[in-house]
Amino acid sequence: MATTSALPEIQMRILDFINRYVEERGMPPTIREIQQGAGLSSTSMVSYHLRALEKANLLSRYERCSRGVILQHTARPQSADVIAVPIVGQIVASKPVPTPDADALAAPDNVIHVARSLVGSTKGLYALEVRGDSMIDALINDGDIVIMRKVESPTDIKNGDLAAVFLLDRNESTLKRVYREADGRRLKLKPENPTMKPFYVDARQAMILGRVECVIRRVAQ
Amino acid sequence: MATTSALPEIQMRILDFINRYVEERGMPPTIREIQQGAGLSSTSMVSYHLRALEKANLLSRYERCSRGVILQHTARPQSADVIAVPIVGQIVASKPVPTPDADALAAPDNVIHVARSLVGSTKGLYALEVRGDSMIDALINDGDIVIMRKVESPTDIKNGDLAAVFLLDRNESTLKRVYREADGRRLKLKPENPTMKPFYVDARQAMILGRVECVIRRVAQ
DNA sequence: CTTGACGTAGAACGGATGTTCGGCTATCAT
DNA sequence: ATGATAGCCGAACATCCGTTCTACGTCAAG
Repeated sequence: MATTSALPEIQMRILDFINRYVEERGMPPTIREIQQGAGLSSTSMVSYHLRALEKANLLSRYERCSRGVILQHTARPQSADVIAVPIVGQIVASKPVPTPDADALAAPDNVIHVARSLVGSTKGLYALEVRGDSMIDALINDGDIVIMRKVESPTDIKNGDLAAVFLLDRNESTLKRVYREADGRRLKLKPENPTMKPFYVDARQAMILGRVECVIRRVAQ
Repeated sequence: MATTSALPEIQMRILDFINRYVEERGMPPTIREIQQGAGLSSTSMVSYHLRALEKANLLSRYERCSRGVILQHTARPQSADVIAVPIVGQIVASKPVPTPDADALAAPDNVIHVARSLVGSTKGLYALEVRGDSMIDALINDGDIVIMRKVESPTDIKNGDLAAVFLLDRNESTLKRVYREADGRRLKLKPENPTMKPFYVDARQAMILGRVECVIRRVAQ
């Protein structure tokens, strides 16, 4: 039967590694690269399993040929794509963090491209440019790009998420890790900088405006 | 000029041969196969023209890598704008920043995908994962991914570049902006955190190990 | 003519690479 | 027990391969 004999886990790994390698580098790997990448202990093991995989018709080989391992199926459903995230505004401490409205998303005159693998779903994604040094305590620099995901309801934010928070009483925006206290009346806001102490705010005085998914800093050159 | 200079006929043949070869065999040819297939008289000729083609941005090469000739338009058929950067190690303060050797690049079991628009050329790119809080003063957190570019010679680093520096006298690694003093004997190292003062080191006591191109922080979710 | 840039040849070097072989362990039917 | 089979490991080997170096030739600019 064709399908019954389960492929040994190690051979799965080999197949998977070759797949990834070809995808990423545009050419097949060498025996030794397979050895390392798939966690084999010696090249003879690779030879051994490659023979088995060839017999199982899962790949073909050019004998005595470097990088002569060709996968039988070139199919590669995983879409490693680029997402264009609109930069809808800037974060400054003194104003609420902008959230994207229809207009902003409709006319993204400025976008940042990120690999889909970095952010997963595109749903509700937008980006903000940080202005000023006010986010230093979140280890975010002037000029950094923060990739955010829209928060529809407060429950979208889980304990420990890094979120953009506007503090009504102080009239300032900040990026902090958010933890709900047990009584639900206070929020603990924890700076990213581990040398700084967390502090507490009244939950009604804090507006959570979005979750931070990713920070990207392009170093000036 | 970009478009005007006509490609020498021989380089056309090389390109054409590589195209056909990849099409038919599913992997790039070796230098010697190109030599025969495109009718070159020696391997050094192939080397020579390949260099020219690479400069013309018509193909890219993995150096010292068998069959390491990748046509630019074949390289990533679906995701031409995503680059897979191998994560070759970790930065810790107490050790020199790793630089990619052949082995590390050969086994990219761990990569980070970035949009090409973020980093420009792929040449010499590699990534490191930051371990520990030692890079806090460069506004880089535990777990951040730093995308680096290999430094072949110290002159690759220009004043103001953010670089990975290993301080021999203190036996520690750090990320700082590097400025050469006029007399060439000292380096000014400037932390990213604007609240911190720059300091000076003997140029001979500082090994520059790579330039930081980009910092990526995936916020835990 | 000289010079320098460009293209060409041939050969050699050092490292990478696929292959093979002897030996090892464990499982299992004989 | 015994042998067979499958899986595994390490080392060695002959070859392959990318690179580099020297030398030669051509041709246009100075």
